[in-house]
Amino acid sequence: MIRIVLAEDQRMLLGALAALLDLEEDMQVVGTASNGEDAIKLVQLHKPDICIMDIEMPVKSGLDAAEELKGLGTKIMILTTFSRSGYFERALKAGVDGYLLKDSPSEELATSIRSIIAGRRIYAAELVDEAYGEENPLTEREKEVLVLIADGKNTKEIASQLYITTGTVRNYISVILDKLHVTNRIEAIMRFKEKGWFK
Amino acid sequence: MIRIVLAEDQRMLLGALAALLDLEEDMQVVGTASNGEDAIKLVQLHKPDICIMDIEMPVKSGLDAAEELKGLGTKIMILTTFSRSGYFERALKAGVDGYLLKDSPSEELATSIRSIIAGRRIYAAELVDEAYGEENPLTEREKEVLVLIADGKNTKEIASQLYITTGTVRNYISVILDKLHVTNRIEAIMRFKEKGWFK
DNA sequence: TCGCGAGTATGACAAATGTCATATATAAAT
DNA sequence: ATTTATATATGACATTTGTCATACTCGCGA
Repeated sequence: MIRIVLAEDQRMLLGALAALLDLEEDMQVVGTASNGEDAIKLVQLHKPDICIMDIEMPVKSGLDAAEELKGLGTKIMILTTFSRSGYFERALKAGVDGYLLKDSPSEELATSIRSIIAGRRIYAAELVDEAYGEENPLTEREKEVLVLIADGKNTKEIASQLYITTGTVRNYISVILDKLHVTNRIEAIMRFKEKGWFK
Repeated sequence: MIRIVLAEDQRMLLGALAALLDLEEDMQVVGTASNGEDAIKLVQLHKPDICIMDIEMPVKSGLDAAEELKGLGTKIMILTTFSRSGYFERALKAGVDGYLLKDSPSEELATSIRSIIAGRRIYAAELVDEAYGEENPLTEREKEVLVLIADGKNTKEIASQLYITTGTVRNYISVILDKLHVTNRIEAIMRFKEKGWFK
């Protein structure tokens, strides 16, 4: 019997997935969580065979949780909407055993789980292709600036928050626009988001 | 027996919900679609008791589909992530019989379906409160401009696309910022999105 | 230790953005 | 018929944003 812990912040999906997996006679959902923090506790408590996690969850993200749970016997599988390569790379580094997209047909879930339990690693094909495709070209400081821009802050606010001059901030932005091949702040935010480079 | 058509573009959720509902002895999923167009066809074909739809789907949105399906005997229930009041208001106008959030626990789904079949209307409580809370204060023209801004376009591009001068575009933006109580384009986009006023 | 590249920082300058006063058209209210 | 309100449109002006040349530091390899 494959013992499973599920972590997913969208309650409807959480419940529906639990129902779906419980239908399989070789599987049993032993715990469900709706944030990364609770997921960690449940895994430590129940020592399931596998933990299936979303990425974007409150309190602690699925990737954070995956990194913390590395080393325990429990296999980790990420189940998320995002085909952002940034997330996928980080998941690989965290040593997750599977990465499936919520766009995949539901039948694939049980199949993938069995494969992972059998020792294989399952990654959504769409991701493997584009994976190490593009590195985030921004430096730490530049990222810091872009995050503040995306937060709606203007140059002056950013400058005072980072204790640098407005000239410097504007220069960083200029470099950011250049590196991302765009021409204004709004496009920079769009591009950075679509690449999955935020956070 | 309650006959159900499901429409949801996220395959995993679509399959899981079907499994969940098929577990109820008084319910039967007679068709599933992953876009609004197919959902309409399935409803016309099967004449189910109720059709449960997501909003953001390819080809045709759930709200578009709901508007087209008005009048047929089939009850319509929206099941979506978005608690945006804009969506909710449009759904009410389309005469949907239920509006549930994906954040709600999965048990509520079957319960809500039975209530709707019994003739009641079920709306997520969170929404009813904030519903007619705020009207979108922008005029058509202003919305048009803001959509282009959110698309990353600059003043000159917007001006030439709308056949007005850059001065006019900048004035619209100034009015938009004022109406939304923000001070730059990026904040305007954020605010408009969080209110669910796009589209 | 010299040079090279990368990251950080600045200010001068040019271009884009935001503000404001103003004008016209149109529809509703008096 | 006249006032009032609203949407649309424009240009002058001030501020903010984006570009570019430049400078300093640090670590790395020659």
